[in-house]
Amino acid sequence: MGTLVWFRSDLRVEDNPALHAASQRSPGRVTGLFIATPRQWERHDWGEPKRDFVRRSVAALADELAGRGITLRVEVCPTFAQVPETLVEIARQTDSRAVYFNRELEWNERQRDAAVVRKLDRMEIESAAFDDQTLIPPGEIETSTGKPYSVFTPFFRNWSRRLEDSGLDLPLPAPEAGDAVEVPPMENWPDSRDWPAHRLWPAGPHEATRRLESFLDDAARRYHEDRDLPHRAATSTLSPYLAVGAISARSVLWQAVRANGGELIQGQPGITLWLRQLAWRDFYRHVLVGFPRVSKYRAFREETETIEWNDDPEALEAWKSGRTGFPIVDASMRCLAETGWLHNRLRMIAASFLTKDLLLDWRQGEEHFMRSLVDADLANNNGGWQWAASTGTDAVPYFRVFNPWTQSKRFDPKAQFIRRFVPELDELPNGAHHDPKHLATDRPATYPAPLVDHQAARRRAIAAFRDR
DNA sequence: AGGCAATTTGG
DNA sequence: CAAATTGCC
Repeated sequence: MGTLVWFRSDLRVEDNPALHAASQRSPGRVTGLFIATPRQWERHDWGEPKRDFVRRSVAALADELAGRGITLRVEVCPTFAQVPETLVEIARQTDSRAVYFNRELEWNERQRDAAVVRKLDRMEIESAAFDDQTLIPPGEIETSTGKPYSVFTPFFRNWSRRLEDSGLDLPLPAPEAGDAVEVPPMENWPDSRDWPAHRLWPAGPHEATRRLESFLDDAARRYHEDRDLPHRAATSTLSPYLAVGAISARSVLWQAVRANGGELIQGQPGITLWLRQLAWRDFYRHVLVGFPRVSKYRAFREETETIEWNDDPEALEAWKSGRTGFPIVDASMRCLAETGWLHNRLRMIAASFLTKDLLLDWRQGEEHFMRSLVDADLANNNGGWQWAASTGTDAVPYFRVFNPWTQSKRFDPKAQFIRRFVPELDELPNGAHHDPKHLATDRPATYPAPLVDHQAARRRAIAAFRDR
């Protein structure tokens, strides 16, 4: 009897637990399925970059599967509500008596999967769910009082000890090559036009592996020194690939540990620090499962729900379009719009500016990032925003307000990043891009004056948090 | 994964 | 008197 593998954010054949198990159970009788849910994606603020990247990643997956004799069916449901019915129908059409999938962790996704499993049970179709989203599944590590961690450092200690003690699992092999099948055209996909920046982000597992290997061969050795300098290519740029599951976190960990002489928390300082970022990814996923309110437009720190945010659509629009008059913020926001991606240091600066300097609700920033990022991922994006806004787990204390001028001077001293994305400031001398006094007297007419005075805005933000 | 300014330190 | 340290937001 056949087995249906339902792909979601695990768009790969290597190290895919559900696909691997299905291939063991039903050799030669596996069918793949991906269900596009355009109205659900809209509700989840998936923008064009993310939707385009998923479409191309699904196409790459279909090719990979076809070479292994597995057909990938692509279906469309408006929302998750129609998914159980569709799954049962496809299982019937493909003569599949079981549906295998890798768990997703977001609230709506978990509700959807529970409804799917109930429906499959009623129809006497077997189902099996596998852990794939994290290196240690949520719930498997907890504080000494049995609660999910809400502070990163103790989480990291436990997480790394667990991984070191258990040893790393070898990534699972892809199903063996079989008689190739034809790849059906994805004619029913909801969007057809290409996102303008799609060439910056080739989809598929080969590109993911290429980025990982080239990073580990080179930039990873300097990661601890260069990672905060956005004009250097110091980071892996793997985030979009991890978000859609074009590569698994296990494979990434495996290769990074190997490049680090087998060490997880010792060895080369660059790789070690980078491995810590994988722990942040697990941490925010554990938080999402342990504290579902964070994904329901609620703050982790409930006392911050009474903060009186500004209602200022014009300031929000200036921030989104990169016209705040703060060069580092504007360069960041234009980079995000043009490329679908932003260096993490710049995400922090842009987020601190929105929530503290403009005192705008972090949810407005979170939504804009989700809509703009090619790596859009609820757990990481929400975690990052609530960190910057001081509303989250292990967040920056409210009185720690980034000074955008200082951040700019420290991390883009020669304005190489700023000049690239704010060309009207290209001619300014070094130093001027971080100096409000200089900009006040010597600023091109086309570039806006600063939206706020940082010192005054800082005092206002601290007062708003203190007096909530 | 801060910033700021008062205070102390050290040449 | 500049640099490091401290206390506070």
